[in-house]
Amino acid sequence: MPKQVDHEQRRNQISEALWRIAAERGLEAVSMREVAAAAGVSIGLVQHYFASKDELVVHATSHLRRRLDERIRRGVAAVPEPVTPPAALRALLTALLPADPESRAETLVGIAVFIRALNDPALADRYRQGRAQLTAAVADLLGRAAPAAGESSGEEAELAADTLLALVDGLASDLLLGHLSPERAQRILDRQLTNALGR
Amino acid sequence: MPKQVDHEQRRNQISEALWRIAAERGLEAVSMREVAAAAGVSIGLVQHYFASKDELVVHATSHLRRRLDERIRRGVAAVPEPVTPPAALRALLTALLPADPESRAETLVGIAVFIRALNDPALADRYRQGRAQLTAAVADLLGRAAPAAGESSGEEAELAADTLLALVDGLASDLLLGHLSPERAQRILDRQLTNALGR
DNA sequence: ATTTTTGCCATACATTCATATTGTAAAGGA
DNA sequence: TCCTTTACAATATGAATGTATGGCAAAAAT
Repeated sequence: MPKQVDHEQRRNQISEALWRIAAERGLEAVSMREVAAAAGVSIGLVQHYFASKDELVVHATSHLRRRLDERIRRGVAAVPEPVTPPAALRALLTALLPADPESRAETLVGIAVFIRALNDPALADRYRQGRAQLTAAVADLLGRAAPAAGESSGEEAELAADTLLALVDGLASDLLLGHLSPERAQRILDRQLTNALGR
Repeated sequence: MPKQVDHEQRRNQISEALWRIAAERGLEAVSMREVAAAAGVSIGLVQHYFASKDELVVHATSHLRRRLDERIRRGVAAVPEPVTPPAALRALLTALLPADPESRAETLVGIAVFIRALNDPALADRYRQGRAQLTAAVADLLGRAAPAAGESSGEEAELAADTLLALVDGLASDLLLGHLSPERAQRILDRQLTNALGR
């Protein structure tokens, strides 16, 4: 056989070309041809690695999610010692806000995919799963930050986690739209955080 | 001339057909043909009332925004006497959450349009404008609910308004996705509200 | 050395798209 | 009565779409 190629790497490369198009001109502008052109390959190659456009979109979303996980991990890892739960929590949530052009593009594509998920039960399932995962992580950090006061503090932490994540979602939209500046969004988040951490 | 037709009504009727498609299968599935079929009219008729697809989409979004305003007005009007600022505020924000299938569809289309706005400066402008309008309304209600404490309480109210609206945005997404139940979303909103109203 | 398999390309195909064009019947004004 | 205007329909046009097909060169397997 020729060249001996890393399939997953090729797929990632094509998926990232899809993002570029989706970020610049929306998911609607995504076509096999456009993706191939953006990736600098032939349309036949794209077909070779993805049997259908649907398969391509599915892979691109999975890849997107992996990238988000990385971003979060990097953000948390960048917290200076000692890594207290509140600091880690702040880093996690901040990583969800689109700051640089790259994360902005990723968030943008994420929302576009979210819409598609709303009309695609399988995609929606994966989305909910990832969301629940995030909620659990945030709730865990909250629990460790503000040690169990009251009776059902787990219940409490989950509620606070859903609140924070919903807020971050909304902030992300406002950032993309340009309604809020990054500084203002961060300020809102920080304020809510100190609030959630029981003063 | 024939029939003597109310143009605006016809346009609304066509726009609503567009919503149905966008809500069921995404904005990508929206085509002149599909819209015409969904509205039960000929494609020529659609062309008669909208010179281009773009014009149709623009009108559909304006119409959508009008409907949202109505929903808010109805929600606030339904508040039992006496209409205190906190009660009005709660009604306003609650009206932004997708509850019934109709508002769910409208919210869904709203998000789809939001995405398009991110790649369409003119649309984005209109979006930001509407958003600022909402912020102002919320900030005003906040100001009247918790009378001017501290120095720059206007600044304060704006920050709280942006917080609340971002939260509601995120809650709406979670509702559409099915991550949160309507009751839970309302509970989160109420909690944040009592919090914002100075305790 | 021959045969398979693999990576990739070029092109073809049928469909769908937004839009342009042309036609027609109904209803007003003259 | 005639003539213009309006509401709407039918069909045409050319571009863009997803996918199928056939081929070809390179490398592994035999």
